[in-house]
Amino acid sequence: MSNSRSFVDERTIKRALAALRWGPIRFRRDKVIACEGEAGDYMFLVVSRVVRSCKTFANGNRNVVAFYLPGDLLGWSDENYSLSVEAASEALVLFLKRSTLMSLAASELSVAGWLLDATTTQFCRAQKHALLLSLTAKSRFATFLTDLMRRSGRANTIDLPMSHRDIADHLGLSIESLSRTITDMQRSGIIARSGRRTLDVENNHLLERASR
Amino acid sequence: MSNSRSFVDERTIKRALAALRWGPIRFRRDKVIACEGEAGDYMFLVVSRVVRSCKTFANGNRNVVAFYLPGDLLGWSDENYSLSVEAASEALVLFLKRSTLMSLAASELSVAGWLLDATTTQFCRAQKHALLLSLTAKSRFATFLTDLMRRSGRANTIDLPMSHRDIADHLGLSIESLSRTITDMQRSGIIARSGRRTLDVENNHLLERASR
DNA sequence: CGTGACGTTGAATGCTGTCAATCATTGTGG
DNA sequence: CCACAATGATTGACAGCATTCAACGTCACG
Repeated sequence: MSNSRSFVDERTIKRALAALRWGPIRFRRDKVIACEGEAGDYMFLVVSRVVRSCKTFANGNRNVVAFYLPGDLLGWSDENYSLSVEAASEALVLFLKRSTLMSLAASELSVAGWLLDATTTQFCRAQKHALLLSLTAKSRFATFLTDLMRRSGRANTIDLPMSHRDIADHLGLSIESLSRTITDMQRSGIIARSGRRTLDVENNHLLERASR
Repeated sequence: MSNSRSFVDERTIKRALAALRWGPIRFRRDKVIACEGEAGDYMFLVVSRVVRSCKTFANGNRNVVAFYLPGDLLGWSDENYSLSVEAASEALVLFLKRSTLMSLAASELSVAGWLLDATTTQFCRAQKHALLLSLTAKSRFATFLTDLMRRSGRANTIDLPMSHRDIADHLGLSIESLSRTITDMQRSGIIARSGRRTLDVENNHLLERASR
């Protein structure tokens, strides 16, 4: 889904990242990688599993703004000023010093292009997520599933790497509503549960119809 | 609210933009600037008033993903592949050919930095908008007001440049709910109407409290 | 085997949407 | 200049979807 701008050179980027990286560091589930309101000197490149960025409100409500899969870069300045970054499952994360990365971008065009690509992709993703939030519970979850399948490169089996709690907070639902939705889609023959955290898509066509 | 990266040079950018720009063109209210599903060869720089990007669903529902004020750049590749760009009020828009802009970014670091700034800002804005959508109607509108005041540089008087319809579709509410919310906040002494499309903030403290 | 975290299910409440009627404003044409 | 239509906004009644509260079931782990 990358925009593949002409001036993005993979090798140069990898070489550059190798120079300024710190880690990768392994985080246990629910461990905080960067706290809400922190300075934000670092950006994070997900290496394995899943990272979430979320906001917790005064009343205890939580909101998972986005999930980040391997290859995703996060921690854009004001982003992690207001959001906390946490491991949604066991996760490996690479730390990149922001200032170094930015000055590198100022001299290496390929790095600048890579950053632009990353922000653009995530901007579009955030907009789609906003669109998702005005759909029904069923449509939200169906869309979430298709998105996750596409991003993780799976075809029919989805190993949910995050908890129901996380998914519910991401889709703007209560865990009960999410649970009911899943049961409902199961009864409709759209999906089936094959493991504790594993879903099988039984009918791709129905799933697509449900996401509207 | 810009990130003011060191390599962003205003003069260079303005000079560069002057070379590749087309327009500015004036659009009447509700006129389509770029249609959903179009190729998207151009990006758009808002010069005056307001532009909206929105998605219309098969059932007739519409969703205003974002409003763009003067100085905002929009039309990031896959963004306007799925969204249409329209004038939310009388608007002046500058057209920038994407390919030219991108190759310019590949040679002019200041342009690349400017683009990165713009995407980052809008990415954060989109995330905040997603957060907004899981609040109550009152909180959504209160947040919208404070945001609009900050972005347009106003203190206590807000001249809503877009229709209630647009605002409702942006906040994920029906026009009726929006209307009720406004009346409610008026009765609470938070805001007052001074004109058909003008609101006065009577109590800033209450407004801030309402946005949670 | 008990404990705790997580998920499921049911009943009741509540916020928002829908439908419908009314009012206000703007614009149009005679 | 006024009557009229058209659009947009307001208000009320009612329905619906999701939340909340609560109880129960299930699984992992000590």
